[in-house]
Amino acid sequence: MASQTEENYLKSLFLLANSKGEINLTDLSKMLEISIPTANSMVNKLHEKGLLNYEKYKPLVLTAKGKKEAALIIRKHRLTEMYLVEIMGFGWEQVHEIAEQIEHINSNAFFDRMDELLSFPTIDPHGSPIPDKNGKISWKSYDKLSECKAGQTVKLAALTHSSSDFLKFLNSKGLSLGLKLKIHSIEAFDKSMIVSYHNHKQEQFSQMVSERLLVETTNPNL
Amino acid sequence: MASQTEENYLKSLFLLANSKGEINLTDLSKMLEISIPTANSMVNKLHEKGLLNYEKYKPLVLTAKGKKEAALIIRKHRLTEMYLVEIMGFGWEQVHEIAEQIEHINSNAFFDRMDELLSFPTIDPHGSPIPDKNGKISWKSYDKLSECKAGQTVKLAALTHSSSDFLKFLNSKGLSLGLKLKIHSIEAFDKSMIVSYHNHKQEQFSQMVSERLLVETTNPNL
DNA sequence: ATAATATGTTAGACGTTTCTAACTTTAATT
DNA sequence: AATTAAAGTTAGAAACGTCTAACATATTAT
Repeated sequence: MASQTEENYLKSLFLLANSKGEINLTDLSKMLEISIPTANSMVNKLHEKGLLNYEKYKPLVLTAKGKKEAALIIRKHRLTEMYLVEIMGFGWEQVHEIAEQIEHINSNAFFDRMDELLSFPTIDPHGSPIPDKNGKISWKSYDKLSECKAGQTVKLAALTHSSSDFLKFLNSKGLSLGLKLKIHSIEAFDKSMIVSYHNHKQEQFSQMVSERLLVETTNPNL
Repeated sequence: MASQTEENYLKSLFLLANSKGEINLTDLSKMLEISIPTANSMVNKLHEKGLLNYEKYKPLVLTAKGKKEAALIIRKHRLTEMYLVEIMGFGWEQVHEIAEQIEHINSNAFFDRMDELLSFPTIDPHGSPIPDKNGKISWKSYDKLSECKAGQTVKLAALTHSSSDFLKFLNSKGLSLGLKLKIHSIEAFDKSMIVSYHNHKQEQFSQMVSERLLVETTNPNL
């Protein structure tokens, strides 16, 4: 059994590996808000436990075992977020802090029941995939809205960042997953986009925003 | 903020105080399954924090502040148990271990939402009172079934012990809270009772069982 | 290629929570 | 009342997760 602390390290290592190429101690210590020596000593511990491949001064790479453990914690986190939104009625901007704690609960029955009550969801409220019980993730490849062209109509599918502030901003713009967005024009200078959707005839999204929105482009062959 | 460990000590102290007169270190260490010196050092810590009145070799008594903190943890535990049974569909014998972990979650919103979804329950699945948000408990006085007389009809209202084994036993006998029990006879020698209820025409409860069942006696003046 | 900068490691310490062993105080028994 | 037994205390140690300070290695830039 990994301690709660170890679980947080594994989770961070997993998430970092999926958003950057190579992970180093500095990244890890920043993500966990701990000092570099503390990260270093835990990295040695995870290495001894067979959860992490590690050599001095080399990048950090989870072993298959470490990846699986990490994915199962992320599974609990994302299932919890979905449960909090879908069953308990929380907003998507409220659930991270609670899920951050509940992910460490040790009870298969508890998470299995959530899964069942949610009809076995595959994504969380922010569009991130929920690993299955074996720790496998089925990655979908979305495009960043910022990389789409004027004239396209796309569906908002996921977010690259889910800070509470960003989510509140999206709420204020009436945005939610599944919405169809039509891109009217893109300003060449700052890449800002004029977009319409649902009850919003004309909204301007800065590049800061459009980079954080992941969309599905309707298959043009259909 | 009390640590998770401190919370467990407070909870045990509170529960012991409500089932025994004076609490000593030995009781506490047994309940928490820790050594006496460990209990001793935590007791000193709680005393320094103003949560416990304590003098060497004297009984352990929670301060008002300690009592309130303890009651609020018990509130979270019992709300969780009720939530797990009523909303998630767990059996009353399954919920203790999960609630034991969830009671340490730090999120008023989370427990407030549970409370709301349960329509502000006052008892948990085992009939124990749920402290209110100020840590106040409204005690109801029930009678032990073992102290009732032959011929009485009573309503099963709560349990004095909620071990998983006892709860499974009650399940096997088709017993649940709210059931009306009719006491047919009591064997003088071993105090065993012959009782009928719902689909059960004749069940024999040993004293071991009848002592653990709390009942409401219908007011004979009505 | 050397110096400057960034990154990583080691050593030593501290607070928590736990333990066992040795000792003291209080309570119970005879 | 004296002895025995039960309960409580103190001292010292260990694991965990954290820190800062000092030092070592790699990387980057001039």
